[in-house]
Amino acid sequence: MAASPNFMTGVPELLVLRLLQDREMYGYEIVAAVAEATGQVVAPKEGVIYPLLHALEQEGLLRAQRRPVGGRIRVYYGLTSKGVRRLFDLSDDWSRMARAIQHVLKGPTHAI
Amino acid sequence: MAASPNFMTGVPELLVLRLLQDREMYGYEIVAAVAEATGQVVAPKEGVIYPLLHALEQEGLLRAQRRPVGGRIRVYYGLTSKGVRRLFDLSDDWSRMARAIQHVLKGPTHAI
DNA sequence: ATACCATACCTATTGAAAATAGGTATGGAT
DNA sequence: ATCCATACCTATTTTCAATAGGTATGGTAT
Repeated sequence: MAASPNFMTGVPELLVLRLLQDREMYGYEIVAAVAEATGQVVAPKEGVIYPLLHALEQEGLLRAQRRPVGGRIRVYYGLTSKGVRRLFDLSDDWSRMARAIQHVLKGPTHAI
Repeated sequence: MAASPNFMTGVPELLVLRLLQDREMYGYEIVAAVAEATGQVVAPKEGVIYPLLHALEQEGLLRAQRRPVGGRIRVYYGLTSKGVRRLFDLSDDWSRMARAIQHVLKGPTHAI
């Protein structure tokens, strides 16, 4: 039903890139890690994360590596240098945006 | 071309409601006010603002009032009490989200 | 042994919302 | 008389999160 709820656009991408900056992770792990890291405030399901990972890999921001672990296959993702640059850009965008909005919200209730 | 760029979803609505909390404004004025208030960081054009105003009015969050000013007609919008409640809800949502993301971004680069 | 749940991957469809790119009309300034 | 700023509007496109599935394996409980 709900499509892109408030303030979510671009957030999964930003968080995934940020978490992968710390260490390589596989998809199923990322789903849990995003939710954990944000205290469940942001908790995109697999239907969001997997297509995102594929898109980011296609864009050359992530590098995928299939590793058999305990008879199962996990696809580990790591940041490319291009991915690092995108992370910085997105972080900057987000910071500017957040500061601007914060400013308006806290601004005087008595107009300009 | 671009559809819903990063972090913008719900932002025009939040900012419009916030600005109208201070005083009644008309559409064309709001377009400029949003850009001004955010230092051009967020600057939705008329194609975003007008449909948004109509949707918010339809939802009962805004009350519209047509006023002839200098031979021209301006449509002034004001917050309803329902609109005020929505503003509070959205502000809360945004704050929680912003705090969570900030936390992840600033978090240790050495993983969990 | 068998049923069941967690793990681990995947995709097609839907819905919402911003951006683009227009269009109409009036008033004032050059 | 022309042109720009004001002031309203809408149809179409594009993107992306969300929903709601589906497949397969390993381990645990009955």
